[in-house]
Amino acid sequence: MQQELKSEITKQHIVHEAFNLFYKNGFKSTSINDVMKATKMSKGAFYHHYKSKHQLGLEVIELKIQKRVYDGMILPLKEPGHAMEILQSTFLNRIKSFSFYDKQNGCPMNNFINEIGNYESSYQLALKNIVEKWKKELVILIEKGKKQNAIKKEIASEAVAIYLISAFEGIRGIRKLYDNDSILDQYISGLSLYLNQLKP
Amino acid sequence: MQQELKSEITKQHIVHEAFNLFYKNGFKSTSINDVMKATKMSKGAFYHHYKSKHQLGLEVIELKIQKRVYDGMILPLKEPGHAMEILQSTFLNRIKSFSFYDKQNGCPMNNFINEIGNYESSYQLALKNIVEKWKKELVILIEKGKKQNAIKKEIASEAVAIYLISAFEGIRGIRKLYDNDSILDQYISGLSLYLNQLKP
DNA sequence: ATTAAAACATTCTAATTGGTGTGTTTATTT
DNA sequence: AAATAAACACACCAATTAGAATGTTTTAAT
Repeated sequence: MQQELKSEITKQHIVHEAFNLFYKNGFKSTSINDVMKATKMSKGAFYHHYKSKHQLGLEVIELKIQKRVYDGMILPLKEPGHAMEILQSTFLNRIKSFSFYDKQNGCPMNNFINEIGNYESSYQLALKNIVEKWKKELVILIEKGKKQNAIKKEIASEAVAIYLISAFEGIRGIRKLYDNDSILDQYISGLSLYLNQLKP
Repeated sequence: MQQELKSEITKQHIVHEAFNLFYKNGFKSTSINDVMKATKMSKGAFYHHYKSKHQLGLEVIELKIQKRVYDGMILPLKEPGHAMEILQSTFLNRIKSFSFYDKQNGCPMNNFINEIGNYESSYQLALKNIVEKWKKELVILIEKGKKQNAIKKEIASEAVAIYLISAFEGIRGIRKLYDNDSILDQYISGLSLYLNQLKP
Protein backbone atom coordinates (compact mmCIF):
# COMPACT_ATOMS: atom_id res chain seq x y z
CA MET A 1 0.00 0.00 0.00
CA GLN A 2 2.90 2.30 0.78
CA GLN A 3 4.42 1.50 -2.61
CA GLU A 4 1.30 2.32 -4.55
CA LEU A 5 1.16 5.68 -2.86
CA LYS A 6 4.77 6.44 -3.64
CA SER A 7 4.26 5.41 -7.24
CA GLU A 8 1.26 7.66 -7.49
CA ILE A 9 3.18 10.62 -6.09
CA THR A 10 6.01 10.06 -8.53
CA LYS A 11 3.63 9.87 -11.47
CA GLN A 12 1.92 13.06 -10.39
CA HIS A 13 5.32 14.68 -10.13
CA ILE A 14 6.20 13.61 -13.68
CA VAL A 15 2.81 14.68 -15.07
CA HIS A 16 3.10 18.03 -13.35
CA GLU A 17 6.51 18.86 -14.81
CA ALA A 18 5.48 17.45 -18.18
CA PHE A 19 2.45 19.72 -18.31
CA ASN A 20 4.56 22.78 -17.57
CA LEU A 21 7.05 21.95 -20.29
CA PHE A 22 4.41 20.95 -22.84
CA TYR A 23 2.62 24.20 -22.13
CA LYS A 24 5.72 26.32 -22.50
CA ASN A 25 7.52 24.58 -25.36
CA GLY A 26 4.96 22.32 -26.99
CA PHE A 27 4.43 18.58 -26.84
CA LYS A 28 6.61 17.44 -29.70
CA SER A 29 9.45 19.78 -28.80
CA THR A 30 9.62 18.50 -25.25
CA SER A 31 11.71 15.38 -24.84
CA ILE A 32 11.46 12.80 -22.09
CA ASN A 33 14.95 13.89 -21.17
CA ASP A 34 13.65 17.41 -20.63
CA VAL A 35 10.77 16.19 -18.49
CA MET A 36 12.94 13.99 -16.34
CA LYS A 37 15.56 16.67 -15.95
CA ALA A 38 12.79 18.82 -14.49
CA THR A 39 11.75 16.07 -12.09
CA LYS A 40 15.40 15.48 -11.15
CA MET A 41 14.88 11.77 -11.66
CA SER A 42 16.28 9.41 -14.21
CA LYS A 43 14.83 8.33 -17.52
CA GLY A 44 14.65 4.81 -16.13
CA ALA A 45 12.17 6.11 -13.59
CA PHE A 46 10.02 7.44 -16.40
CA TYR A 47 9.93 4.20 -18.35
CA HIS A 48 9.16 2.35 -15.17
CA HIS A 49 5.92 4.28 -14.73
CA TYR A 50 4.99 4.99 -18.34
CA LYS A 51 5.34 2.85 -21.38
CA SER A 52 5.80 5.73 -23.83
CA LYS A 53 5.79 9.47 -24.34
CA HIS A 54 2.42 9.01 -26.00
CA GLN A 55 0.93 7.64 -22.80
CA LEU A 56 2.34 10.56 -20.83
CA GLY A 57 0.73 12.97 -23.29
CA LEU A 58 -2.62 11.30 -22.76
CA GLU A 59 -2.32 11.54 -18.98
CA VAL A 60 -1.37 15.20 -19.19
CA ILE A 61 -4.50 15.85 -21.24
CA GLU A 62 -6.79 13.78 -19.06
CA LEU A 63 -5.47 14.96 -15.72
CA LYS A 64 -4.00 18.43 -16.06
CA ILE A 65 -5.61 20.01 -19.09
CA GLN A 66 -9.06 18.63 -18.38
CA LYS A 67 -8.88 19.89 -14.82
CA ARG A 68 -7.81 23.35 -15.91
CA VAL A 69 -10.76 23.76 -18.25
CA TYR A 70 -13.06 22.21 -15.71
CA ASP A 71 -12.07 24.46 -12.84
CA GLY A 72 -11.82 27.62 -14.91
CA MET A 73 -14.63 27.35 -17.43
CA ILE A 74 -17.07 24.54 -16.58
CA LEU A 75 -17.59 24.45 -12.83
CA PRO A 76 -18.46 28.18 -12.66
CA LEU A 77 -21.29 27.52 -15.11
CA LYS A 78 -22.96 25.21 -12.59
CA GLU A 79 -23.30 27.84 -9.89
CA PRO A 80 -26.84 28.91 -9.04
CA GLY A 81 -27.97 32.31 -10.22
CA HIS A 82 -28.91 34.25 -13.31
CA ALA A 83 -27.70 32.51 -16.47
CA MET A 84 -26.68 35.66 -18.27
CA GLU A 85 -24.68 36.95 -15.33
CA ILE A 86 -22.92 33.61 -14.98
CA LEU A 87 -22.05 33.60 -18.67
CA GLN A 88 -20.64 37.09 -18.49
CA SER A 89 -18.70 36.62 -15.29
CA THR A 90 -17.28 33.24 -16.24
CA PHE A 91 -15.83 34.32 -19.58
CA LEU A 92 -14.79 37.79 -18.48
CA ASN A 93 -13.37 36.76 -15.11
CA ARG A 94 -11.34 33.99 -16.69
CA ILE A 95 -9.80 36.24 -19.31
CA LYS A 96 -8.98 38.88 -16.77
CA SER A 97 -7.52 36.43 -14.28
CA PHE A 98 -4.81 35.12 -16.59
CA SER A 99 -1.24 35.77 -15.57
CA PHE A 100 1.26 37.31 -17.95
CA TYR A 101 2.67 33.85 -18.46
CA ASP A 102 -0.72 32.42 -19.36
CA LYS A 103 -1.41 35.24 -21.77
CA GLN A 104 1.90 34.74 -23.48
CA ASN A 105 1.55 30.99 -23.79
CA GLY A 106 -2.11 30.71 -24.62
CA CYS A 107 -4.59 28.02 -23.68
CA PRO A 108 -2.96 24.64 -22.97
CA MET A 109 -5.91 22.83 -24.50
CA ASN A 110 -5.90 24.99 -27.60
CA ASN A 111 -2.15 24.51 -27.94
CA PHE A 112 -2.58 20.75 -27.82
CA ILE A 113 -5.50 20.88 -30.24
CA ASN A 114 -3.53 22.83 -32.78
CA GLU A 115 -0.31 20.92 -32.37
CA ILE A 116 -1.54 17.35 -32.28
CA GLY A 117 -5.25 17.55 -33.09
CA ASN A 118 -4.56 16.23 -36.57
CA TYR A 119 -1.93 13.83 -35.37
CA GLU A 120 -3.35 10.92 -33.47
CA SER A 121 -6.87 9.76 -32.84
CA SER A 122 -6.37 8.96 -29.16
CA TYR A 123 -5.34 12.58 -28.53
CA GLN A 124 -8.24 13.80 -30.65
CA LEU A 125 -10.66 11.82 -28.57
CA ALA A 126 -9.30 12.98 -25.22
CA LEU A 127 -9.40 16.62 -26.32
CA LYS A 128 -12.80 16.35 -27.96
CA ASN A 129 -14.07 14.96 -24.69
CA ILE A 130 -13.14 18.15 -22.88
CA VAL A 131 -14.67 20.39 -25.54
CA GLU A 132 -17.86 18.35 -25.53
CA LYS A 133 -18.21 18.55 -21.76
CA TRP A 134 -17.66 22.29 -21.90
CA LYS A 135 -20.18 22.68 -24.68
CA LYS A 136 -22.72 20.51 -22.89
CA GLU A 137 -22.56 22.56 -19.71
CA LEU A 138 -22.81 25.78 -21.69
CA VAL A 139 -25.92 24.50 -23.47
CA ILE A 140 -27.50 23.60 -20.12
CA LEU A 141 -26.84 27.12 -18.86
CA ILE A 142 -28.17 28.75 -22.03
CA GLU A 143 -31.34 26.66 -21.79
CA LYS A 144 -31.66 27.78 -18.20
CA GLY A 145 -31.28 31.36 -19.40
CA LYS A 146 -34.16 30.85 -21.81
CA LYS A 147 -36.38 29.65 -19.00
CA GLN A 148 -35.34 32.62 -16.89
CA ASN A 149 -36.34 34.82 -19.81
CA ALA A 150 -32.80 36.14 -19.93
CA ILE A 151 -31.99 34.70 -23.36
CA LYS A 152 -34.02 34.72 -26.55
CA LYS A 153 -35.88 31.44 -26.88
CA GLU A 154 -35.51 31.20 -30.65
CA ILE A 155 -31.72 31.00 -30.75
CA ALA A 156 -29.92 27.67 -31.10
CA SER A 157 -28.17 26.93 -27.81
CA GLU A 158 -25.51 24.70 -29.32
CA ALA A 159 -24.61 27.30 -31.92
CA VAL A 160 -24.15 29.96 -29.25
CA ALA A 161 -22.11 27.58 -27.10
CA ILE A 162 -19.74 26.72 -29.94
CA TYR A 163 -19.41 30.32 -31.01
CA LEU A 164 -18.48 31.31 -27.46
CA ILE A 165 -15.92 28.52 -27.17
CA SER A 166 -14.45 29.20 -30.60
CA ALA A 167 -13.92 32.87 -29.96
CA PHE A 168 -12.45 32.20 -26.53
CA GLU A 169 -9.94 29.68 -27.84
CA GLY A 170 -9.21 31.82 -30.85
CA ILE A 171 -8.30 34.89 -28.84
CA ARG A 172 -6.07 32.87 -26.54
CA GLY A 173 -3.92 32.13 -29.56
CA ILE A 174 -4.00 35.58 -31.10
CA ARG A 175 -3.04 37.22 -27.79
CA LYS A 176 0.33 35.46 -28.04
CA LEU A 177 1.28 37.75 -30.88
CA TYR A 178 0.82 40.93 -28.89
CA ASP A 179 2.78 42.35 -26.02
CA ASN A 180 -0.12 44.10 -24.37
CA ASP A 181 -3.77 43.55 -23.50
CA SER A 182 -5.43 45.86 -26.00
CA ILE A 183 -6.42 42.92 -28.18
CA LEU A 184 -7.98 41.24 -25.14
CA ASP A 185 -9.93 44.39 -24.34
CA GLN A 186 -11.33 44.37 -27.86
CA TYR A 187 -12.27 40.72 -27.49
CA ILE A 188 -13.98 41.45 -24.19
CA SER A 189 -15.87 44.29 -25.80
CA GLY A 190 -16.92 42.03 -28.66
CA LEU A 191 -17.98 39.32 -26.23
CA SER A 192 -20.07 41.70 -24.12
CA LEU A 193 -21.82 42.94 -27.22
CA TYR A 194 -22.49 39.38 -28.30
CA LEU A 195 -23.93 38.35 -24.96
CA ASN A 196 -26.09 41.46 -24.74
CA GLN A 197 -27.59 40.68 -28.09
CA LEU A 198 -28.75 37.31 -26.82
CA LYS A 199 -31.11 39.02 -24.40
CA PRO A 200 -34.78 39.08 -25.39
CA MET B 1 19.81 37.21 -65.26
CA GLN B 2 19.14 33.61 -66.11
CA GLN B 3 20.74 32.52 -62.86
CA GLU B 4 18.64 34.81 -60.71
CA LEU B 5 15.53 33.37 -62.30
CA LYS B 6 16.62 29.83 -61.68
CA SER B 7 17.46 30.69 -58.09
CA GLU B 8 14.04 32.25 -57.64
CA ILE B 9 12.30 29.18 -59.01
CA THR B 10 14.28 26.90 -56.75
CA LYS B 11 13.46 29.00 -53.70
CA GLN B 12 9.79 28.99 -54.58
CA HIS B 13 9.95 25.24 -54.94
CA ILE B 14 11.50 24.88 -51.49
CA VAL B 15 9.04 27.31 -49.90
CA HIS B 16 6.13 25.49 -51.50
CA GLU B 17 7.12 22.07 -50.20
CA ALA B 18 8.06 23.55 -46.83
CA PHE B 19 4.61 25.12 -46.45
CA ASN B 20 2.90 21.82 -47.21
CA LEU B 21 4.98 19.95 -44.64
CA PHE B 22 4.72 22.67 -41.99
CA TYR B 23 0.98 22.70 -42.50
CA LYS B 24 0.63 18.96 -42.21
CA ASN B 25 3.17 18.14 -39.51
CA GLY B 26 4.01 21.43 -37.85
CA PHE B 27 7.02 23.68 -38.08
CA LYS B 28 9.21 22.23 -35.37
CA SER B 29 8.48 18.64 -36.35
CA THR B 30 9.48 19.21 -39.95
CA SER B 31 13.19 18.88 -40.58
CA ILE B 32 15.19 20.42 -43.39
CA ASN B 33 15.84 16.84 -44.47
CA ASP B 34 12.10 16.34 -44.80
CA VAL B 35 11.68 19.50 -46.83
CA MET B 36 14.52 18.71 -49.18
CA LYS B 37 13.39 15.13 -49.59
CA ALA B 38 10.11 16.60 -50.82
CA THR B 39 11.89 18.90 -53.26
CA LYS B 40 14.07 16.00 -54.42
CA MET B 41 17.12 18.20 -54.03
CA SER B 42 20.01 18.03 -51.62
CA LYS B 43 20.46 19.69 -48.29
CA GLY B 44 23.39 21.57 -49.79
CA ALA B 45 20.94 23.21 -52.14
CA PHE B 46 18.90 24.40 -49.19
CA TYR B 47 21.80 25.97 -47.36
CA HIS B 48 22.91 27.61 -50.55
CA HIS B 49 19.65 29.54 -50.79
CA TYR B 50 18.76 29.93 -47.10
CA LYS B 51 20.96 30.56 -44.16
CA SER B 52 18.79 28.72 -41.63
CA LYS B 53 15.53 26.93 -40.97
CA HIS B 54 14.42 30.06 -39.14
CA GLN B 55 14.73 32.11 -42.32
CA LEU B 56 12.73 29.54 -44.24
CA GLY B 57 9.99 29.72 -41.63
CA LEU B 58 9.81 33.47 -42.03
CA GLU B 59 9.53 33.19 -45.81
CA VAL B 60 6.79 30.61 -45.52
CA ILE B 61 4.83 32.98 -43.28
CA GLU B 62 5.44 36.04 -45.41
CA LEU B 63 4.87 34.42 -48.78
CA LYS B 64 2.52 31.45 -48.40
CA ILE B 65 0.53 32.00 -45.23
CA GLN B 66 0.05 35.69 -45.80
CA LYS B 67 -1.17 35.06 -49.32
CA ARG B 68 -3.61 32.42 -48.18
CA VAL B 69 -5.28 34.71 -45.67
CA TYR B 70 -5.16 37.56 -48.13
CA ASP B 71 -6.82 35.69 -50.97
CA GLY B 72 -9.35 33.88 -48.84
CA MET B 73 -10.35 36.37 -46.18
CA ILE B 74 -9.11 39.88 -46.96
CA LEU B 75 -9.49 40.51 -50.68
CA PRO B 76 -13.16 39.47 -50.70
CA LEU B 77 -13.84 42.19 -48.13
CA LYS B 78 -12.75 44.84 -50.61
CA GLU B 79 -15.35 43.94 -53.21
CA PRO B 80 -18.05 46.54 -53.86
CA GLY B 81 -21.51 45.83 -52.53
CA HIS B 82 -23.49 45.60 -49.31
CA ALA B 83 -21.23 45.29 -46.30
CA MET B 84 -23.39 42.80 -44.46
CA GLU B 85 -23.70 40.52 -47.47
CA ILE B 86 -19.95 40.63 -48.01
CA LEU B 87 -19.33 39.77 -44.37
CA GLN B 88 -21.71 36.84 -44.52
CA SER B 89 -20.52 35.46 -47.81
CA THR B 90 -16.82 35.84 -47.04
CA PHE B 91 -16.90 33.95 -43.77
CA LEU B 92 -19.47 31.40 -44.81
CA ASN B 93 -18.03 30.76 -48.26
CA ARG B 94 -14.57 30.29 -46.89
CA ILE B 95 -15.65 27.79 -44.26
CA LYS B 96 -17.70 25.86 -46.79
CA SER B 97 -14.98 25.86 -49.41
CA PHE B 98 -12.44 24.05 -47.29
CA SER B 99 -11.32 20.65 -48.48
CA PHE B 100 -11.35 17.66 -46.18
CA TYR B 101 -7.62 18.08 -45.87
CA ASP B 102 -7.95 21.71 -44.83
CA LYS B 103 -10.63 20.87 -42.30
CA GLN B 104 -8.49 18.17 -40.78
CA ASN B 105 -5.37 20.28 -40.58
CA GLY B 106 -6.87 23.59 -39.56
CA CYS B 107 -5.75 27.07 -40.46
CA PRO B 108 -2.04 27.32 -41.35
CA MET B 109 -1.80 30.73 -39.73
CA ASN B 110 -3.51 29.58 -36.57
CA ASN B 111 -1.25 26.52 -36.44
CA PHE B 112 1.80 28.73 -36.65
CA ILE B 113 0.42 31.14 -34.08
CA ASN B 114 -0.21 28.40 -31.59
CA GLU B 115 3.00 26.52 -32.22
CA ILE B 116 5.53 29.33 -32.36
CA GLY B 117 3.59 32.44 -31.35
CA ASN B 118 5.27 32.39 -27.95
CA TYR B 119 8.60 31.28 -29.38
CA GLU B 120 10.33 33.98 -31.33
CA SER B 121 9.62 37.65 -31.79
CA SER B 122 10.35 37.70 -35.51
CA TYR B 123 7.66 35.08 -36.08
CA GLN B 124 5.30 36.93 -33.79
CA LEU B 125 5.77 40.09 -35.78
CA ALA B 126 5.22 38.44 -39.15
CA LEU B 127 2.05 36.73 -37.93
CA LYS B 128 0.72 39.79 -36.11
CA ASN B 129 1.16 41.67 -39.35
CA ILE B 130 -1.29 39.37 -41.10
CA VAL B 131 -3.84 39.52 -38.30
CA GLU B 132 -3.60 43.31 -38.20
CA LYS B 133 -4.16 43.62 -41.93
CA TRP B 134 -7.14 41.33 -41.71
CA LYS B 135 -8.57 43.26 -38.77
CA LYS B 136 -7.99 46.58 -40.49
CA GLU B 137 -9.88 45.54 -43.62
CA LEU B 138 -12.72 44.14 -41.54
CA VAL B 139 -13.00 47.41 -39.65
CA ILE B 140 -13.17 49.33 -42.93
CA LEU B 141 -15.98 47.09 -44.12
CA ILE B 142 -17.89 47.36 -40.84
CA GLU B 143 -17.61 51.14 -40.95
CA LYS B 144 -18.93 50.99 -44.49
CA GLY B 145 -21.82 48.90 -43.21
CA LYS B 146 -22.64 51.55 -40.67
CA LYS B 147 -22.80 54.19 -43.40
CA GLN B 148 -25.01 51.92 -45.47
CA ASN B 149 -27.26 51.62 -42.42
CA ALA B 150 -26.68 47.87 -42.47
CA ILE B 151 -24.86 47.77 -39.14
CA LYS B 152 -25.68 49.44 -35.83
CA LYS B 153 -23.71 52.64 -35.52
CA GLU B 154 -23.14 52.33 -31.77
CA ILE B 155 -21.12 49.10 -31.86
CA ALA B 156 -17.32 49.14 -31.71
CA SER B 157 -15.99 48.08 -35.11
CA GLU B 158 -12.68 46.79 -33.83
CA ALA B 159 -14.38 44.65 -31.20
CA VAL B 160 -16.62 43.03 -33.79
CA ALA B 161 -13.67 42.46 -36.12
CA ILE B 162 -11.61 40.75 -33.45
CA TYR B 163 -14.55 38.67 -32.28
CA LEU B 164 -15.15 37.48 -35.84
CA ILE B 165 -11.49 36.62 -36.35
CA SER B 166 -11.17 34.89 -32.98
CA ALA B 167 -14.17 32.67 -33.54
CA PHE B 168 -13.04 31.82 -37.05
CA GLU B 169 -9.55 30.81 -35.96
CA GLY B 170 -10.90 29.03 -32.91
CA ILE B 171 -13.26 26.82 -34.88
CA ARG B 172 -10.52 25.93 -37.36
CA GLY B 173 -8.67 24.31 -34.48
CA ILE B 174 -11.67 22.67 -32.85
CA ARG B 175 -12.80 21.15 -36.13
CA LYS B 176 -9.62 19.03 -36.14
CA LEU B 177 -11.02 17.01 -33.27
CA TYR B 178 -14.13 15.92 -35.15
CA ASP B 179 -14.57 13.62 -38.08
CA ASN B 180 -17.60 15.36 -39.51
CA ASP B 181 -18.91 18.84 -40.19
CA SER B 182 -21.62 19.09 -37.55
CA ILE B 183 -19.41 21.31 -35.41
CA LEU B 184 -18.84 23.57 -38.40
CA ASP B 185 -22.58 23.78 -39.00
CA GLN B 186 -23.06 24.89 -35.42
CA TYR B 187 -20.34 27.50 -35.85
CA ILE B 188 -21.98 28.74 -39.03
CA SER B 189 -25.29 28.95 -37.24
CA GLY B 190 -23.68 30.88 -34.40
CA LEU B 191 -21.94 33.19 -36.85
CA SER B 192 -25.15 33.92 -38.77
CA LEU B 193 -26.92 34.74 -35.57
CA TYR B 194 -24.08 37.03 -34.55
CA LEU B 195 -24.07 38.89 -37.85
CA ASN B 196 -27.84 39.28 -37.88
CA GLN B 197 -27.73 40.87 -34.47
CA LEU B 198 -25.42 43.55 -35.77
CA LYS B 199 -28.17 44.86 -38.02
CA PRO B 200 -29.95 48.01 -36.84
C1' DA C 1 15.58 -13.28 8.08
C1' DT C 2 14.40 -14.37 3.49
C1' DT C 3 12.29 -13.46 -0.68
C1' DA C 4 10.14 -11.06 -4.25
C1' DA C 5 8.70 -7.25 -6.36
C1' DA C 6 8.52 -2.43 -6.98
C1' DA C 7 11.16 1.87 -7.61
C1' DC C 8 14.30 3.70 -9.37
C1' DA C 9 19.60 4.76 -11.64
C1' DT C 10 22.98 4.10 -15.23
C1' DT C 11 24.38 3.01 -19.60
C1' DC C 12 23.58 2.18 -24.14
C1' DT C 13 21.66 2.25 -29.05
C1' DA C 14 19.97 3.25 -33.53
C1' DA C 15 17.93 6.98 -35.71
C1' DT C 16 17.41 11.83 -36.52
C1' DT C 17 18.44 16.71 -35.91
C1' DG C 18 20.31 21.46 -37.90
C1' DG C 19 24.18 22.76 -39.92
C1' DT C 20 29.14 22.60 -42.33
C1' DG C 21 32.75 21.70 -45.69
C1' DT C 22 34.24 20.09 -49.83
C1' DG C 23 33.40 18.71 -53.97
C1' DT C 24 31.41 19.14 -59.12
C1' DT C 25 28.66 21.12 -62.67
C1' DT C 26 26.51 24.89 -65.03
C1' DA C 27 25.91 29.70 -66.43
C1' DT C 28 27.77 34.37 -67.17
C1' DT C 29 31.35 37.71 -67.94
C1' DT C 30 35.58 39.14 -69.83
C1' DA D 1 38.84 30.55 -74.41
C1' DA D 2 39.61 31.63 -69.74
C1' DA D 3 38.08 33.13 -65.40
C1' DT D 4 34.59 33.61 -62.07
C1' DA D 5 30.73 32.85 -59.51
C1' DA D 6 26.44 30.71 -58.81
C1' DA D 7 23.91 26.28 -58.16
C1' DC D 8 23.92 22.55 -56.57
C1' DA D 9 25.46 17.21 -54.63
C1' DC D 10 27.48 14.42 -51.14
C1' DA D 11 29.64 13.17 -47.08
C1' DC D 12 30.01 14.44 -42.63
C1' DC D 13 29.55 16.39 -37.79
C1' DA D 14 28.17 16.94 -32.81
C1' DA D 15 24.01 16.98 -30.39
C1' DT D 16 19.67 15.06 -29.36
C1' DT D 17 15.86 11.75 -29.74
C1' DA D 18 12.69 7.72 -27.81
C1' DG D 19 13.34 3.79 -25.83
C1' DA D 20 15.63 -0.68 -24.10
C1' DA D 21 18.65 -3.31 -21.13
C1' DT D 22 20.83 -3.93 -17.11
C1' DG D 23 21.98 -2.62 -13.07
C1' DT D 24 21.04 -1.22 -7.66
C1' DT D 25 18.26 0.14 -3.77
C1' DT D 26 14.02 0.34 -1.17
C1' DT D 27 9.72 -1.65 0.46
C1' DA D 28 6.44 -5.24 1.85
C1' DA D 29 4.96 -9.81 2.61
C1' DT D 30 6.04 -14.30 4.49
